[in-house]
Amino acid sequence: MSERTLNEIIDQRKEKIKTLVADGINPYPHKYDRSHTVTDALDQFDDIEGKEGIRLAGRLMSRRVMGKASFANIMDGSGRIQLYLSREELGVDVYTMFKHLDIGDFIGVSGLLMTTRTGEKTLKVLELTLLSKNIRPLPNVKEKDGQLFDGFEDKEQRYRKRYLDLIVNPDVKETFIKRARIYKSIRNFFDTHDYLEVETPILQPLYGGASARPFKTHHNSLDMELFLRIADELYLKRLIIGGFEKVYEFSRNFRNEGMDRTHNPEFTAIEWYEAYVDYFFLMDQVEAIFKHLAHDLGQDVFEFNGHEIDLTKPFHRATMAELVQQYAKVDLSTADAVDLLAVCRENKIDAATDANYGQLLDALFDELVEPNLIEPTFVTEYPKAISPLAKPKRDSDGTFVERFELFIAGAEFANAFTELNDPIDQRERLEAQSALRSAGDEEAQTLDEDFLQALESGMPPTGGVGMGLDRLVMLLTGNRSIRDVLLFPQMRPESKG
RNA sequence: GGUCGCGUAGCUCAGCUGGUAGAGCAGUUGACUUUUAAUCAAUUGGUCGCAGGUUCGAUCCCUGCCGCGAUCACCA
Repeated sequence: MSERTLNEIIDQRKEKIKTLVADGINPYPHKYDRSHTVTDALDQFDDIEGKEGIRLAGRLMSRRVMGKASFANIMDGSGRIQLYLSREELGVDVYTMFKHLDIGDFIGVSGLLMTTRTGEKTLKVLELTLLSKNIRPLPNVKEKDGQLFDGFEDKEQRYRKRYLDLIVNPDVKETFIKRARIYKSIRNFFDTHDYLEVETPILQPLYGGASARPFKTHHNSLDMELFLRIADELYLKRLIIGGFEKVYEFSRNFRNEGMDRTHNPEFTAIEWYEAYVDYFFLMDQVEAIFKHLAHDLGQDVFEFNGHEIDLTKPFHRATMAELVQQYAKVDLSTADAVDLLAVCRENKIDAATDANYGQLLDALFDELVEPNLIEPTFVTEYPKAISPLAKPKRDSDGTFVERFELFIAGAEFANAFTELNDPIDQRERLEAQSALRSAGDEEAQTLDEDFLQALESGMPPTGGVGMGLDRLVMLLTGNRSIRDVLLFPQMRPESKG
């Protein structure tokens, strides 16, 4: 649409390139030696003010031409600085070339730092080099005192052309810098606790470790179907079996499900496993990681989903049954599946007539409890029926397993269990899942014979946690959409109607 | 997938109860040696998301489609 107009501008700029080349100017030179980044130069201003030979480079972001003198701003990866250019200092040819530059061009500038009449630290330019000519106009954003005018705000365009979003919307850059700091902080936590960072297959012959529909692909040489992993759990357990006692992996997972504000087809989770520990240990550890993150980010309180969350306060703990009893107002000491189904119906909660006790309890929890869990809360003791990889609760009748999920602001942040290491029990449970699949439940887990054989070789008592990283970044950066914390979120292809 | 909303110049937006479009910035040309959303003057630029329908006439009303957003459903 309106390609013609845009093409006119592009054609004009291509003409400019021809003119430059005719004048002996290379519009795309190979390098430029900087003496400072913009921010370094500004930080060291007092020491280097007035010295010649300060060499900066960056993208031209604005320009104010006043006859024989001009001001401009360039931006590099560290920040922005104002330039002062005069015909007298630069000479007619270079000054004229400057006047014909476009916003979006990269330039190298050499000169000296000075302060303007209005007190702004500025580079007086003595030499100017074109570093890369822009031919496609950038979104036109004006900026004053950090405030943006006429911004680049179309969400669709921002996601599709993230590079433009990053150029003109500084807070977007901040989000992804923070994301990297969060990763670094988590790595640091595990590395200092003697965990081994590992990589396991993304292409898997069978998918497991979670309940979700997979993406399928095909390997030509082997002529076999492969799946993109939905989780790395079963491979990390194989490593525990193999003798690594503490492992973690940042796992890009792929789930062939719906997309919305909190779901992207590919997302990142971190999973970690440690031999000889149980879920009580893991709860303390997860809480420690959140406090470690808050410390590293230098922030205690985070605003998320309209709530203020203080991560330094102790996290709550309650069993799923206690919470359902409290919020659904049902006496679980006497209630059976029939009673729970009745409560579901009373609350207009969708539940299959043949759903079992565990599934019904989970349904009630999802609907009536989850949205109320604002303060960080560990929910413990999940029904075995919905936890095929978790170990039954010790000293109990086996209805519940040793599992917890962490909820903050009504959203789930971590899922962990004392891992099931009884190979006979595990086989039975996966066979039951397999039966559910045969009955049409596409999200029931697969029976991974190789994994079961691994378990039969013996896995020590083990605790494991999975934590969604994207959601964590949303919490810690105050973003309400997963697309705002993914550099390149999945989008539908653009088409012309 | 359901419901609601949105889609007009490169960007941000106007456009009345239907009469085939405007502004600011960006671009182009000119003026200007301390500006900073620079200013001043002139000027280029549009298949109004796409396709149908109603109408003498549609950016506007109707239907379908495409894309985005919100929400619900689904989703360890």
